[in-house]
Amino acid sequence: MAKLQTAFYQQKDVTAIARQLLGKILVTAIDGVRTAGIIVETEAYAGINDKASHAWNNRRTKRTATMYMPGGVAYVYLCYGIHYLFNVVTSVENTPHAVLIRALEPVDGIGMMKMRYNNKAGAQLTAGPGNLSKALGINSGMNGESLTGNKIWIEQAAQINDNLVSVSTRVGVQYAGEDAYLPYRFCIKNNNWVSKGKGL
DNA sequence: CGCAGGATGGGCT
DNA sequence: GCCCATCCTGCGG
Repeated sequence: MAKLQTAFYQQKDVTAIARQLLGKILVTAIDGVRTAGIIVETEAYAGINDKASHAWNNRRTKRTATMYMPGGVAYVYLCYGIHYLFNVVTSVENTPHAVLIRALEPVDGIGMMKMRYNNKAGAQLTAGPGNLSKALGINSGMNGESLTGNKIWIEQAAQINDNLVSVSTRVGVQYAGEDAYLPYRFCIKNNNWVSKGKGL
C-alpha cells in the first residue's frame, strides 16, 4: 500500500485534507510490530485565524512549534495530563494548520493494541483521540516525526463517497466562541468506531 | 441506563 | 492557580 507523500500534506485547504483522510490507513511500526486502522473521524484546525487552534493568533510556544513545521509531520501533545492526541500537520512551513485524528477502525495488530490498552477494552479500543494514540503506541516522542518515514505514516486508500460522509461541529471547543460552530468535523456515517454518539 | 467525578501535566493569565 | 481538542469508573434511579 502506498504511503501518502509530502505533496498531499502540503495542500492549502486543511478541511479538504481532513475530508480526504477519511478511509485512509494510519499505521505505526514500533519494535517491528505493525498496528493500523482506518481513519473514520477527523477534525480540521485552521491555524492562526481559528480560535480553537493552539496556534490561534500566531501563538508560538515550545509545544506549538511543531505546528509551524512544513506539512507532513506528526503533532502529538498531552491533553488533560493523561491522553496523547495525534494530529497531522498540513500546509507549508509557518502556516500552522493541522488535522486531529479522532477515531480509527482497527485493521492490523489488534492483539498488540489490546495489550497496550491493558484493560477490558474491546469496543473502545480506537474510538476517540486519546484511545487511538494509546492503542497505536503514539506518545510525545512521536512529536515532529515525519509521516513519510518508517515509524508512522498514512496509506492511500479509495476515496470515501460524499454521501457516506457526515460533517458537523468539532468536539470540546466551546471556548472558541463562534469558531466552535465551524463545520470542521468529518466522520464516516454508520461506522461503529466514530467516537461518542456512534454512527450518524 | 445517565451523569458526576477523578486522574494528572503543560502552558497561559 | 486554573483551564483544558479526554476517558473510565462508580454511583443512583
